[in-house]
Amino acid sequence: MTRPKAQDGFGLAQTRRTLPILLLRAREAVMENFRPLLAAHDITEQQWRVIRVLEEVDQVDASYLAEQASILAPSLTRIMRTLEKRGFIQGVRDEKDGRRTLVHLTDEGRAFIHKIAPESAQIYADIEAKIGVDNIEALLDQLEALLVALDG
Amino acid sequence: MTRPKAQDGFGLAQTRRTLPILLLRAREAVMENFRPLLAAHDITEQQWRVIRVLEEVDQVDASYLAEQASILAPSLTRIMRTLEKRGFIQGVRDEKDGRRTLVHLTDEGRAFIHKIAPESAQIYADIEAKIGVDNIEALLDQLEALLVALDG
DNA sequence: CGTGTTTCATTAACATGTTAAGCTTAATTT
DNA sequence: AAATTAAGCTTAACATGTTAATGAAACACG
Repeated sequence: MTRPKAQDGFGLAQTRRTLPILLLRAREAVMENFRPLLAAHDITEQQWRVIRVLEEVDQVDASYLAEQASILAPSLTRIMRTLEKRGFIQGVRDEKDGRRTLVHLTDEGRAFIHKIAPESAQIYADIEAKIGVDNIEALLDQLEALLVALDG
Repeated sequence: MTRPKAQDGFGLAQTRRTLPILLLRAREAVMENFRPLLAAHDITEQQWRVIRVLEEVDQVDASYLAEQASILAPSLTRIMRTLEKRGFIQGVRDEKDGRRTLVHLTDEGRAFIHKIAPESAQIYADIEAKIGVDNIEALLDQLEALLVALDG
């Protein structure tokens, strides 16, 4: 065994080297780079995720949107209210299925995301430069493998 | 290039394959396994992190505790209030530095964590079995490397 | 010694996470 | 078709995330 397993006396791994903590910290470290940009444009991380997903898919129902943006339904309800007030998105009742809400980006919303996209892409490029594109790709592959192993 | 970079027309990567989203989803997938246990004992994920850190270090000031548990100071203030009401922790003013609060686990808190530890360890072992210990170790290494690359 | 600055913690205000309950509309059953 | 069940979304209630402001204690230093 190349690396002894850091544990205390009763079976729990040291918190500093566990999946939950390290996944949380890694995400924090990444997001820290985006926060100034998002704050400068008065938008939250979750709101940004929502409009980015909408930019990719045109029009979708709220459930699919929530799933893609990794946001729970109750949160999405509130976020959509905020984004709709701001004029970035619009939700319309599905004619074919009265339970569903179809959501799409407005022109204003599309303009907003296109305005910010270059800076966001640049920040991501800087992160790639610091970590190394190959390392990131390997990491993304492993994360996807983890998802398959745990969900499937 | 072995894998084409999935992008839209204006520089942003597809949200489904980005660090922020995949780190978030991976963490979700992992935590889902612990939620039933935590709920059964009426404790939140963050509260659990706090008492686990305390179990490892005996007595520390609130700032260090917050850092170790990856919880922001304002959240920790509220969490400590909850855990103190429940009798699991105790906070005392530092005599040498009146600004600091020293926190330690009570006997009851220690008993609580030792009661739950075996189940928690078993859940983590099940996750290791599904993903593979070697894969997890590799992933943890990469996450730590990412933290070094972004923080340092 | 006193003033200005920094540090630690709390409070405030708003956004989101999380679970459970409720409401409306579809689909299913009989 | 009426009753039942399921699906999609919203509300409610509480916990935490997040930033800014505040208060108190320690520090720096002229």
